Amino acid sequence: MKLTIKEIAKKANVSITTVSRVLNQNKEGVGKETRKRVEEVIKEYNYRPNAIARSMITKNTKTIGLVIPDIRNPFFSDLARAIEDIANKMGYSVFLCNVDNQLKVLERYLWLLIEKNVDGIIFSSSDSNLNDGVQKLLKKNNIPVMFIDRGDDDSEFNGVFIDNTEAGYLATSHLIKLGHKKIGCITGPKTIWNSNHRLKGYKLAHEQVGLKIDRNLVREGSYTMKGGYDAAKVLLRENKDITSIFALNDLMAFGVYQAARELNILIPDDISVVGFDNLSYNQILTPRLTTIEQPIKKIGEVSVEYLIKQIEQALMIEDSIYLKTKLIVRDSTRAVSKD
Amino acid sequence: MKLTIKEIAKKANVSITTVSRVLNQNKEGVGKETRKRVEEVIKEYNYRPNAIARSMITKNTKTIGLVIPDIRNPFFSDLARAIEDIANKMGYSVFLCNVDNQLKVLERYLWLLIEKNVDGIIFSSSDSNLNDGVQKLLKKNNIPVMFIDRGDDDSEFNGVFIDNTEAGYLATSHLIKLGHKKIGCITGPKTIWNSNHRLKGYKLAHEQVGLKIDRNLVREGSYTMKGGYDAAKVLLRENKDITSIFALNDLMAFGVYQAARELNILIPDDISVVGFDNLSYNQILTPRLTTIEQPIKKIGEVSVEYLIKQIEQALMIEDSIYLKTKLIVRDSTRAVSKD
DNA sequence: TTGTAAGCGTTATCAG
DNA sequence: CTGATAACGCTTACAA
Repeated sequence: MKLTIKEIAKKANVSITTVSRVLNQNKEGVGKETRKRVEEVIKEYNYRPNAIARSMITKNTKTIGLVIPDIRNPFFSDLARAIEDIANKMGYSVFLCNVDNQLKVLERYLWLLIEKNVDGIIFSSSDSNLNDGVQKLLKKNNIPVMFIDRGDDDSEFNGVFIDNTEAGYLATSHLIKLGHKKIGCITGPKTIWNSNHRLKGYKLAHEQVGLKIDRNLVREGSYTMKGGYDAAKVLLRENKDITSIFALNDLMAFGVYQAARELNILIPDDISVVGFDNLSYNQILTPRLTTIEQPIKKIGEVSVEYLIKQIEQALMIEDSIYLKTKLIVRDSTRAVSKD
Repeated sequence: MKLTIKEIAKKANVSITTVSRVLNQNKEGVGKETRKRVEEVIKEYNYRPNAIARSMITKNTKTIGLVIPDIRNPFFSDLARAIEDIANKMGYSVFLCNVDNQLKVLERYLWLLIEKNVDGIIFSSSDSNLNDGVQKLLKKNNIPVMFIDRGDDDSEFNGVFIDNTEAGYLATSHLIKLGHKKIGCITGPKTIWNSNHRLKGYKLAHEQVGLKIDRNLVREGSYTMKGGYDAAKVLLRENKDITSIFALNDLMAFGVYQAARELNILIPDDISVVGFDNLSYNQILTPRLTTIEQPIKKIGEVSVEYLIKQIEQALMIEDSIYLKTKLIVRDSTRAVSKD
């Protein structure tokens, strides 16, 4: 059915070794005449070597696994695109794995990736709940892994992240400088590392200026539009004196916009809003959202580069890499009116 | 390094054949005692068979390729998620391939997928320009393919789509019924099948009521937010009497919103807008967008099911499948004021 | 420069 | 019920 190296060899009147040689080495080892003949046959029959068979002996599949919570989250689709692009450029294909932060699903996928002999894994779903078993599994199977976006304070694996605490601090300070004293905060799930760190930054900014943190102003929002919406509704309803909200990702900020609209609360007149991520869909928001910009593309690229370094040169990175974030001030925040 | 069937066999004091048997057949062929012993060893050492080696002989990889223009487009990330979910449920992994409608990239990927011996391909990037070569390539390599979303009028391959003409007709008729006579249309790239069909529906609706189509009211918009924005700017500037715009996807409708905002044109007071796709991000649009709903999840599921049927039972579907769409009327359209 | 042959980790065939 | 052994399509010593 499908052409094999054997048949090509026969057609070119050489051994399969010779065919293999012209397939793999570009320079030496094959006579000029022979090479030409073989190349012609290959071209004529449009022969492609079977990567599976090759993997059997080379022990690498030129394949990596990408494990994320959900590709529909634009943060992750941006990330996936960057990762896929650079991986492909470096000769790797990527398996997409959506795991939704579900341990069962995650484990299933990990086993699958191990069975399929991926050369490495880029991993962004570390929920502190499920991290432990997963890390052991990965470690035991001795498979290169890069964590991204969502890490773990005491992980043995490295990755590429941003300084979430700093970024959370930055965003909150911006609001404080504008005179806000009642700053709501909508967090991601409590089990997610980066949410906790962003919240830490929020607290730090308060402490630094001696502002007390009102427990009622902090609500969990699940990192989804709906979660942001629900949390904002409660926040706005139960805290009449609230003047601003810091949503720990843009998706939830979208939800805040929806809630505000329904409650006839104006942004930024009645309430200031800060997001986190700087997703491209922010463009359609009115007013334009003040947010923290993450270098998503860069995170993807760097993680793949280091993963492949790890794979091909057995070169581990010493420490995790932290990329820079930036506060982007737009129209959703303004100084609190003094009255 | 990694455990093999051979070592498991030795540890359990049986032949590799026996191990293979307990690995694959759940019922018969192995004695109760033996089976138990083997299973224990497998469990103890956490052994997983090497899928690559298995593929060598079974001739299937339990892997499919997903070829799309860009995962960052929320339409495609929704689709990808649905496809990945159901594929995984059916035991398949998916390779993500972003091809951006670029022939060179597409061909590279196709070769890669062929080399990696994917069992089938789900394909959504058929640009009429590049279709021909691709189809031959696929045909020659005798690999099951399902087209989705973007088809081709004279393709030999089948797929799962929607009736774009009908949907375009539906949307346009809605506007016409509201009294609109100057209806702008922002299309996707001219080479894309579904855009052409949606436009056909737009024209049909006009013809049916004897409305002339003003050539200036139709502009190409590249299916992106930016494309919609640019086209809307021109459309709104050059046609002072325009009362509505039909954007052939939601992403471009987002752009229309932006353009309108900048030009201080109110939706729906000054201009009605209809989109296409019903993306979940529509929720953050003010006013809420009237649009055509596509059964994205269903498209993904059906395509995978049929692809796998094709793979496992060599069962080709006779004809392409067309799923139902629905017009969802929200707040971005209103009757044209008579003055 | 070229070819022979071993082997990668499985499954499948065929005996026992 | 169990086990040798031959594939699968390639790469890689090692020989010629």
